[in-house]
Amino acid sequence: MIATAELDQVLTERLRQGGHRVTSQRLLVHRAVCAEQRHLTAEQVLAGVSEALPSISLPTIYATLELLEDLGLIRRVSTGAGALVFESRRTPHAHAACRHCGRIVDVPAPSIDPQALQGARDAGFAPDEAQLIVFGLCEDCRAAERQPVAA
Amino acid sequence: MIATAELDQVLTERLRQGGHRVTSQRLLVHRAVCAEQRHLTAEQVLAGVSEALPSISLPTIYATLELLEDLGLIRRVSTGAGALVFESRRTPHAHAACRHCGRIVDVPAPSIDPQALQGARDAGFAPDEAQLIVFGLCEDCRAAERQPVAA
DNA sequence: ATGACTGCAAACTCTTTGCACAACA
DNA sequence: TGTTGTGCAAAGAGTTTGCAGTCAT
Repeated sequence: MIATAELDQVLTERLRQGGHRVTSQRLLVHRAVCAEQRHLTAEQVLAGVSEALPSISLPTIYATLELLEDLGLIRRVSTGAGALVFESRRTPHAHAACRHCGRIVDVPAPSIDPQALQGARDAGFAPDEAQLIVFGLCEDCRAAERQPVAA
Repeated sequence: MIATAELDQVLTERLRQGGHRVTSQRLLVHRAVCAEQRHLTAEQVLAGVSEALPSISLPTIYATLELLEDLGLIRRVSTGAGALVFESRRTPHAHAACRHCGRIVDVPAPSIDPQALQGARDAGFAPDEAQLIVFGLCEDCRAAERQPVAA
């Protein structure tokens, strides 16, 4: 866990570097995403930040998350089902996503496959990040499938 | 490229195994996705199939794509921007996605990282597939950024 | 014959956009 | 003071749902 003051300082620096303004909305959204170990949807970020800043709006959340992503501070993950989720850019890791309930968990992963990165370069891309998602059924959903309609 | 007759036969077999009915919509959607080397959105599949079956509808396309995915015949890819895309389940490969224009290209990739798979199992998941997406700017978008507003 | 599948229309969720006010620099 | 950023409302894209008629089995 990183101290709030430190988070704010990092963000302030990056914002100024890019010619962006430092606002309480940006500080709070950044804190909210980085404080959580989980992945948060935009709605969840809104809920978290609303406690401290009740007037904040969802479009601002989205705009801020996009900015933080551009600054390289957070990462966006899409499993293809349900809403996008956002997380702080910690150590590289993969995700496991449940096909049935959509649950997402972190999974330790060594690093990005160098062959895939090179392949992207060969295709003319300038890769700046990669995401690996493992799909399957989580424990709970497998149990539920074995005993359908427990009632 | 696989012959249409062979595609139809494989699908027919799988449908019967699962107690599903064999319909022309299903055969045509399957052919459309497998015939293309590209990734297709639901709209693009609709456009392709509409030539042969003008009455087919988008909800049927979605339902059919979901069924084909459940049968393990096709795969769904989500980059988090724009529509979902679908592709036939060919040899394992990764994708490169352009952050700016959303273009997706195939990238050869050896296999799924075994450590990530094991990590998913450790988390209680029963993994059945994985997808690796490399994000970055494609060649065209990099060129466009270097010469903004060519006019 | 009968139950699954389809097509239509509409609803729904998530995300983005346009514009007037507020607030950082 | 001059923009950039925010909040509101509304629109937009993509996907899903409900239902009546159709078709595979």
